[in-house]
Amino acid sequence: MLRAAVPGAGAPADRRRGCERGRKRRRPRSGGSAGGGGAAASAPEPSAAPTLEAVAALAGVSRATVSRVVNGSPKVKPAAAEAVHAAIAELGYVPNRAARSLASRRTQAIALVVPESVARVFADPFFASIVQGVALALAPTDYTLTMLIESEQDPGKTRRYLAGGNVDGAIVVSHHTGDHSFAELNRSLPVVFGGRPLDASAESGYSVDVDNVGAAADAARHLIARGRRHLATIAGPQDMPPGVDRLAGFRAGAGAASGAGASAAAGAEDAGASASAGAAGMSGAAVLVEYGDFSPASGAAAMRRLLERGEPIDAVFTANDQMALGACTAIRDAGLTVPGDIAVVGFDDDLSAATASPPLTTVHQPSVEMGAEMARILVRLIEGEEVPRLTLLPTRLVVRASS
Amino acid sequence: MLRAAVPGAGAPADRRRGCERGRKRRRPRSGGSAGGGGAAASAPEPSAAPTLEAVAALAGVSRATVSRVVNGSPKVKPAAAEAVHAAIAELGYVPNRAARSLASRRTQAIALVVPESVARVFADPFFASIVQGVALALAPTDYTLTMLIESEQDPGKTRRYLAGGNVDGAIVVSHHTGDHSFAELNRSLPVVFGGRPLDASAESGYSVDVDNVGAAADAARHLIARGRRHLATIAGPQDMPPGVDRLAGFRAGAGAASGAGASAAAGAEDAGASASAGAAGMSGAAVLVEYGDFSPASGAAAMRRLLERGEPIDAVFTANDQMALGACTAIRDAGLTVPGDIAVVGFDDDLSAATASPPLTTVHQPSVEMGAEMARILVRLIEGEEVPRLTLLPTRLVVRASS
DNA sequence: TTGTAGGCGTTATCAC
DNA sequence: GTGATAACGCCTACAA
Repeated sequence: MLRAAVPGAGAPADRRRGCERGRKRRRPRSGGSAGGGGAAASAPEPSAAPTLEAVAALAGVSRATVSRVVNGSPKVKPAAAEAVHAAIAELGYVPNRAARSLASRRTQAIALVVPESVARVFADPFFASIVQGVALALAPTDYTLTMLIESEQDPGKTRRYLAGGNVDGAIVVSHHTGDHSFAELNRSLPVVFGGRPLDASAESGYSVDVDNVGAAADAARHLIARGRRHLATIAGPQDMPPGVDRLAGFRAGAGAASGAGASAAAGAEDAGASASAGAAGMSGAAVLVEYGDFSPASGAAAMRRLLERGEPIDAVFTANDQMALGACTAIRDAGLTVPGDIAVVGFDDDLSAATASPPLTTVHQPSVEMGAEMARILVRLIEGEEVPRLTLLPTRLVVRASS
Repeated sequence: MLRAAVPGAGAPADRRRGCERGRKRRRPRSGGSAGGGGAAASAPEPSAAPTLEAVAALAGVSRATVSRVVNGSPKVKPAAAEAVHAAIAELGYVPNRAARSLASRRTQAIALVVPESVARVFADPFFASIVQGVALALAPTDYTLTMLIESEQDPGKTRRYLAGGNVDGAIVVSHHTGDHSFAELNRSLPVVFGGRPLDASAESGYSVDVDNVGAAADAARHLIARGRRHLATIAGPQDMPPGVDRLAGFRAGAGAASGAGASAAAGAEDAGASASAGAAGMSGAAVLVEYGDFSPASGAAAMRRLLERGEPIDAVFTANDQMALGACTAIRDAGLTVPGDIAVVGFDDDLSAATASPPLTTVHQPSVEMGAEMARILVRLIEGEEVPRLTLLPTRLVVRASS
């Protein structure tokens, strides 16, 4: 008479034969301490979480039915469902994820992969926002978020983990770069990348990005609308999509706006010819270009190079805010003012943009939204829906005092 | 003769009887599409990850042995281990986490819990660093990091998840507050909190924090060493441990330093009497106190109130950097200079501190290290080790131009 | 040291 | 609709 309410309700009394899989409970797992008494133990045996079977017993139905109710199957008589729900509530039952995964071959887990190099960069706000967005979007779903830092020691570890069927899909954030070394994964697992892949080879997976080109063009138009005529830009590395796109967009915006609009500032420099760092200006009205590596120091250096060219400059667009900050410093060091002599527009709208002095006009990236969108897309992908290969999110020019 | 290399090597030919658990493969899971041919299918059946059994077959040993090797059991003959490793490598075997958890009753997963309110605050750099630290510390271990955002809609969800045995332990980060609403969890799961609990009730769990008191005292001593004699402070909310501790520490530091050192700036105001926002200074040499809520705006407002008191002030310590920024603004608005007229020292060393103008002298918190330490402590807790209830990490005063 | 076998908690396939 | 029951892939006491 021990074990009240354990066997399935109306279960046929004896089903032994061969396997005899009835509850037999092994459980003397926590080995150690011989002898019967027990002053030695430490943990008070957390009264083991109730299982689906316990719920079934209490509700007077079979495990199968409980499972159906838990998974929202439509084919369950209301009365039964009712009883099951009651039992679940009474017992505080919560399904065991491991068992569920094992049986269903789906983990309900999504991995967020980030290269260690990015993780080390102290608190990259852009990355933090992405994580936030992903987490927030996943919160209301049944998916769980597993953060994976790709170790540099053992690069294969992450790959193995992902390929090992431990998650249903993955989101890969490679800083602002086009590092899609995980592209291969795409064959064994749904993967969504943050940022446009550098090699636009069609089948390189799914990605979410902002419209860098359009945004940079907006920046150019804004400067021109503000009366600036001598545009310059501090571009990012040309082996990263954002670096390439923002430069191209800025040039396009400068060309189009000036053409359709006022007078000066003609078309952009020839793109091909200026693909190296030291590119000299070709015509007076061209957009002057220098390159940086997204760091404040590189921004300052690039600005100094621009000023040394001796050509007139009354506005500079930088590929990110950090370089804009450096540029501002260089401008002031040269005895000029922002935005009096030179207007400055950055990109990212990171934390320092608003509090910089002067507060920076910049292109705001919806980073949280990007994370959320990546999550949504991945979920749809996992559930077999059709989704676009590339999703572009809109940016917004935030006008502050620097322009 | 089909199925080469599937049955265990020297396995007794026929073990059927009763259960007959030999590989029978169910697997016609992906229902649908009748008919034999197949132009309808989409996914190419990812060639299912190899199982432990496959490894066993290839290595010519039993599953048990493979398991032992995988789990690093010492009792395995080198030769066997060798064979197993080779097989693992050849097959690219990676253990199935779900199955492992189910069988071993350990998930090898750690949850990082963060209240939605914190997650919404846009990219809190402090929080981001914590996550980073946790992730980096966990990377080399076999633990997986599961990010849990506590939904405000359904607060029970997270709790249920945690109590449901889906993780081996949890790390709770409640911003800088003393919100330990998860304290109860402590009974069913190892939990480590970030930040000192407000109620110092002994048994409230494990936590990692910085020495706010000592750090604030350092700040006071620094100011005094710099020749400042009229100290003021903008404290944080007194219902948050950091708010309380930084105020107490600053007072202590000011008192001790001035006592042992030079002349002016006597002991601190009476702590009890000044626990409300408008606390008026009591004696000329006391530390002037105003309160803010950690936002820049509140810092500016508090600074204005301090200035309006009409008492001499040549230095102000704020409970965080954001308020320091606000204070600087207020100081300049009053026609005074930083640090010329008033030196300013913040707390946190957040991203904006270094780039502020003037760059802010502030107390650096090892936030990444805090995250890492929390992770390490939790792992030790999970593995049954003895660990201190409270771990205090050292801070460091970063002297920049504002003081 | 190694193999055997039963069970971990769910899901899913079939009959009823 | 509902209930048996065989996996899911791995771990581990126990036997050898």
